[in-house]
Amino acid sequence: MKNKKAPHIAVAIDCIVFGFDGTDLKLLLIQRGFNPELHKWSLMGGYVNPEESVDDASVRILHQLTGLQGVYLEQLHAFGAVQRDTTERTVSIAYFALIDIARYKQQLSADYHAEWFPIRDFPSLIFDHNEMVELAKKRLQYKAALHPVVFELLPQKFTLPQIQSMYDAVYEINFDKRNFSRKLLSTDLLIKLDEKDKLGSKKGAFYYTLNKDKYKENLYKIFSLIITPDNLQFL
Amino acid sequence: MKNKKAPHIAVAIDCIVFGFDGTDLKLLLIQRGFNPELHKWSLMGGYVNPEESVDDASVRILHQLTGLQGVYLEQLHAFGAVQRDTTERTVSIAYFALIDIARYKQQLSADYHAEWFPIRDFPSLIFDHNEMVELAKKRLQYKAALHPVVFELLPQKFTLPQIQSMYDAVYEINFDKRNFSRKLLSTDLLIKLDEKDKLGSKKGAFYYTLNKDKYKENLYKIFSLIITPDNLQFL
DNA sequence: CTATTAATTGTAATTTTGACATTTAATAGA
DNA sequence: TCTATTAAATGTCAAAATTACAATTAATAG
Repeated sequence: MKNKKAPHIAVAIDCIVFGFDGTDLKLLLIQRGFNPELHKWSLMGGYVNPEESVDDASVRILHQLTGLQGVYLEQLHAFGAVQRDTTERTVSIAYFALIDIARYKQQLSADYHAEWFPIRDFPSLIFDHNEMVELAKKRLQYKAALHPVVFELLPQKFTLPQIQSMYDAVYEINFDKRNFSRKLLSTDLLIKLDEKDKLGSKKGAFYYTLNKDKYKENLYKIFSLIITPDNLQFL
Repeated sequence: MKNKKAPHIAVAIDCIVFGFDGTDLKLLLIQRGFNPELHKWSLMGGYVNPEESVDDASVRILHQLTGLQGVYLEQLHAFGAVQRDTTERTVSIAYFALIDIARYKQQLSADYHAEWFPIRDFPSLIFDHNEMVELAKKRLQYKAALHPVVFELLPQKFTLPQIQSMYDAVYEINFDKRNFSRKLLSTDLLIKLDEKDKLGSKKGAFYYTLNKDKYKENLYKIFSLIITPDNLQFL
């Protein structure tokens, strides 16, 4: 009952930062500079202060530990096992961020000891952070199946091969490029530009941008873009 | 940084309990027996103890305040605004439960002052509980679009009209019964029984049960059962 | 000018959807 | 016993979407 005296518990934030570099999906990690677990890899974490909201704390902590600002950030899940933190009983509220790696290369200065790791090959993490990353991956797959949220991983201008690489990376499969592009273009969410990206190939691939006007009204068209029996894990 | 001294905050649980009675979707609420907000309606809530996990706390609190045990319970979201609780700064982790009202009528004894309200017409709630219910409704719609989780709302034996009433209630629309049943049956998730429910009509409607064997392997077939542009709100 | 590489575009059979009406099973009352 | 009533169950067809495939095009490098 809430009229009894409230026990107080440490409340922390942990941030899972996903990044895409045009080819691979990556995970941002930092090496701990203090005990316990000194020098081990971990997510960006910190405590929630009494005078700030949990959402504000996530923004502050991500910024303090990486320099990142203005990125897409969404609450994932509260992790509340009693022994999850060896220091003291701590409830951690995990957030995940989605960023275009190239765009935030400046912000992510060398002052911070944050490093990108391939999502398919990163070091073992402290506490229950591995579990957090696993859940975040699933949530991303889940959410992307119904929502064009993964465009947060792309630059403003992107090519069809890049989008497909992104979806391939998120779902860890290879979509048929003919069917994929047909379906994606049928959403009317993309605007084709005259410009081409000539870095990836001799022929070059046309740039596209998100059609902000149609973004909201056609959100639903992204539905079922991805869902197939074999590639979607469940929460 | 986590090596600083951790501030401690009250951590609470709030439970949104959805129930289905064969016709309508309902919400379980209790009337507060203490100040502040005495006699006002609220979700089932309580504090997380230092020696119990957050998940365990949600189970305990739901049981203590309603008598309900063994029901489907899933974490929804952590609510962390500074002023959300007028008593003191409290982070609340909301959970939602899905139950078949008839099945738990016994457990939900009169000892507890919990009452069912229609989801479309329930009293204004304390603190940010209205917001919690809104989010839970959306999450249920979202999740049900990809996952047969709403079967938790039905009894073991149910009729096609009952399932459709449930989906109609969850999405607040009326599906075409011919297309709905065709699609649902195509999933192979249901087993038709010989028995009929004669309460609802003269003709009676055949009972079905969930095919537990196919449940996991055919989970994906429930996909896109529901999704249409006009009935899905976004998180 | 030609070979190479990757982007772009195409097609046909199959399946699924969406919109719509009729038939069937059981009971209650004449 | 027959008939009216009520709600469940089932059927159809055109349109759209999906799937599984391969051929063409644009640009560069040698």
